[in-house]
Amino acid sequence: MKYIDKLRNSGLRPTKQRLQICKVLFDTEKTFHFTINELEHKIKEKIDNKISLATVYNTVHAFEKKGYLKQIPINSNQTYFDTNVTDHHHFYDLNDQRLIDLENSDVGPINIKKKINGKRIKSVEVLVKLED
Amino acid sequence: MKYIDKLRNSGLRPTKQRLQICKVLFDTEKTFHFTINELEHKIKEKIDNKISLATVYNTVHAFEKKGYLKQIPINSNQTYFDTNVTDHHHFYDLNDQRLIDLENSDVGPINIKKKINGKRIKSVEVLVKLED
DNA sequence: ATTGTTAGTTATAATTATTATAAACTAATT
DNA sequence: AATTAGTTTATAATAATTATAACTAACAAT
Repeated sequence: MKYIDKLRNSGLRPTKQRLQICKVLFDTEKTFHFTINELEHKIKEKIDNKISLATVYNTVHAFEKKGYLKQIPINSNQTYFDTNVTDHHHFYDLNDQRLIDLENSDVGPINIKKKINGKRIKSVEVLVKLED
Repeated sequence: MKYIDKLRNSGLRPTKQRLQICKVLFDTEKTFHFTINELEHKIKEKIDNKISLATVYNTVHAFEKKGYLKQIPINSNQTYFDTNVTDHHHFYDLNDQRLIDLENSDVGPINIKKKINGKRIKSVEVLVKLED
């Protein structure tokens, strides 16, 4: 019942749908990237009942707000999310339209020298575009 | 007639619309960021005749393909472009939804240690998210 | 200059991801 | 058990982008 506690602790009611989506997102060996579309298909494969598309959107956004998911900054017609919420970066293969993780250690420290008054850095993300 | 040559040299016919869009995009002191929407308004202000929205899309994409514009990788409902096509990075102010240039010298060298077989690096872009 | 060909422009329709709405439902609280 | 506040759901609305097809302009060759 780890997801029940996880949700309760962040002020989200542990509904049947959210728990099922948790299983699809977080009961995996490896973290992964997805679009809402892809997640919907994965849910259909793994779950018997139907979950409304609106609920998938709502849940993904709720989880993102709570820090259980991260949006990946990339220009695509669809929004990409990542179940890996640790500080890391991405390759984006322009030919295959595929995202590949880049560990922090694969990039080395990034030192942002410029400061903006009254603002603090929330995240530093590197996108490395690849081509053949 | 610098834009006529520029377009001809890259295999694009120097049409009236493209030349006018060139003026709006490149006849400026500083480089800038824009969405198609914002560009449309800028064109309306500066140009007497009307340019169709489809043409604005077509032209921006043609210029991007030729390397005269760059897409900025960011998650937004609208696609952001940059007239600064040199290698550089961005702050994104989450509160004001504003993009700010980060010169390469403000970030320092980025060393990508991981290699992907058969692929070469086309670009390395850093997005620094800011909040209050 | 005129003509034929190709590329570009245009208005509009189609597409598609995402968000809004409002009713029905469910989990937590009294 | 009744109340409430939060969630889910189907569906409609929105909005950015792309496709279509008719028209027009640029260019090359005569």
